[in-house]
Amino acid sequence: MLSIGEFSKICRVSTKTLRYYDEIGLITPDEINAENGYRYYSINQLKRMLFINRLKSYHFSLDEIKAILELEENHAEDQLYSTLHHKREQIQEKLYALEDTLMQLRSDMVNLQQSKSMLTFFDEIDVQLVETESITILYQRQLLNSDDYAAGYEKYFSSLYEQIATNKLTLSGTPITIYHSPEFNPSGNDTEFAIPVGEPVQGTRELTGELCAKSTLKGSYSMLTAVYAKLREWVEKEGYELMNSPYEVYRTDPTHAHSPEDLVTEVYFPIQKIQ
Amino acid sequence: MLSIGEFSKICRVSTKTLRYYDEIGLITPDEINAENGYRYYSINQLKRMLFINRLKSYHFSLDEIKAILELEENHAEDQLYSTLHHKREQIQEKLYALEDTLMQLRSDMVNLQQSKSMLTFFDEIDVQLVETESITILYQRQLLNSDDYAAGYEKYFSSLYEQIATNKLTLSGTPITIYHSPEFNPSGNDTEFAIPVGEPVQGTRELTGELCAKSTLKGSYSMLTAVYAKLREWVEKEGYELMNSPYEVYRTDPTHAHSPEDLVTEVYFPIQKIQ
DNA sequence: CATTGACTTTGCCCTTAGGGTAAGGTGTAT
DNA sequence: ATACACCTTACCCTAAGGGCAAAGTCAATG
Repeated sequence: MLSIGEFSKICRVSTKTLRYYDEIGLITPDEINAENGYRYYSINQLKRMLFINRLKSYHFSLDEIKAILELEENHAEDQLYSTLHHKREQIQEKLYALEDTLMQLRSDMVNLQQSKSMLTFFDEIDVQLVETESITILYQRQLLNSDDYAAGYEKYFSSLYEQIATNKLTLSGTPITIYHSPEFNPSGNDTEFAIPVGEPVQGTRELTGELCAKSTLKGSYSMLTAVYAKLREWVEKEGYELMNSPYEVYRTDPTHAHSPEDLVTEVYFPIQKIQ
Repeated sequence: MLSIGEFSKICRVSTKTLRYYDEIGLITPDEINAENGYRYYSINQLKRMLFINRLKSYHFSLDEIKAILELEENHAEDQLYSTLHHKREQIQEKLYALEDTLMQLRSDMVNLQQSKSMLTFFDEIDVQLVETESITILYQRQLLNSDDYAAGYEKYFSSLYEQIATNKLTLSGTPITIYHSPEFNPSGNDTEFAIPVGEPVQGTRELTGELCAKSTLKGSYSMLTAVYAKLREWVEKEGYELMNSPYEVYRTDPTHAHSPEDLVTEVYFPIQKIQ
């Protein structure tokens, strides 16, 4: 039997952590002295602790680890496998995101070296006044939170494409999302996914043509908020007001993994002069 | 002037977050109505908010962001640049770590598919009983916390190498670290960095030859804790006890960036039969 | 046997970056 | 005037422990 200090030393885990894990039931000492409450771990618990550490290194939360340990005990190998598979994809995504971040950081540093401001890109966003044409769109409107945006896009757009295929509609444009939420809310935004079609059938509506402020974004979506801000600023400065929900038109298909620099997105703000 | 809701909508930042940022002084509304406490943001604050969001995307903490914003106001461009540079290196490291994690995860999944346990590697660690020879080591003993291990290794070993060069000592082995801390402690461990040399001069000591349990680890250091655990287990099962601080001998130079699979590390536990 | 110092226990507060909810006060459009 | 959307502060919650304090306990030494 090993005292908590010895066990801590062997596993390279602090005693504080061991007490915490005991508290949440992740790994409880094989024996607890009833008189003084001293914790004693058996040498066999080493493996469990190592396993926990390994899972931690895979960025599982302690709750997840607890669940996995139960899977292990029940010899549910395939569930374990699929859990790992899922986590692997998450890590892969994190990795891509990090690479993207790194690219942007680099480009900001280049700007800075040329003694431009880091916010140069903001001033370089171009706003145009355009008059859009009415189009017919097949749509699906949904409340969705910011976490499943990426997943949501895929899901809803593919559902729409499916409808188009089964109903033999004519595709007449690239995907659009319309943001109806009046305020950004992390727990859920009222979002409409739409695809322009040729035929006004059930499930479609008119996206009416109107006066719009329009910006075109070339590159990663991380700049989108800047584009929105720019448009707002422009609208205010030019004496217009927003009349309708803003929307985005994806000129390049975001579901097909182009490299982010190739993405082209148009942002429209339906506006009107203030009297 | 924009109400908090409008500003929130434009920046895609929740009102909650805006109030929090106001509280910690990151971005305070240009105007606060004295009667009702309503916050009003000017359109010019948009840029600051965008900048904050950008820095957040670079994984700066809010405290760091606050400092950076002050740098910006003082036009300390070069300090800003070096801050970004530092963060870039951190992200780069994170990225490498994530890649390593991914590799390990993949290898665990392969094991699992061959219906081996994920802890197979633990059982496959080989322990040998060896009698070491006494050697003379040039050493430096330090308390250092787990975060600067990597940095510490480089620093202390290069300092030792420097001593060897200036004093014209004979190099007679590969680097060694000796772990004196009786317990793993996240805030600091008593670690000795050493390099075997030919001459017993000032700053050297004898690493006495003795009976040791020894394991050789081929591959990434993330397995080290498992090796330690294995050795402990072996020592206990075979009826030995640890007599002295364990140490690691780096057969391949860790400072030169080999790919992790090429690393070879020997771990020694000085032991003695229990009477 | 007594003492010392190392070890262990519990308990409480602190961390990041906000989210959730409640209770109550405002603003504006009908 | 009323309804409803919007705003305010206040309080509690998160994950994974770290830090510190007060008090009890163990093993080795004198």
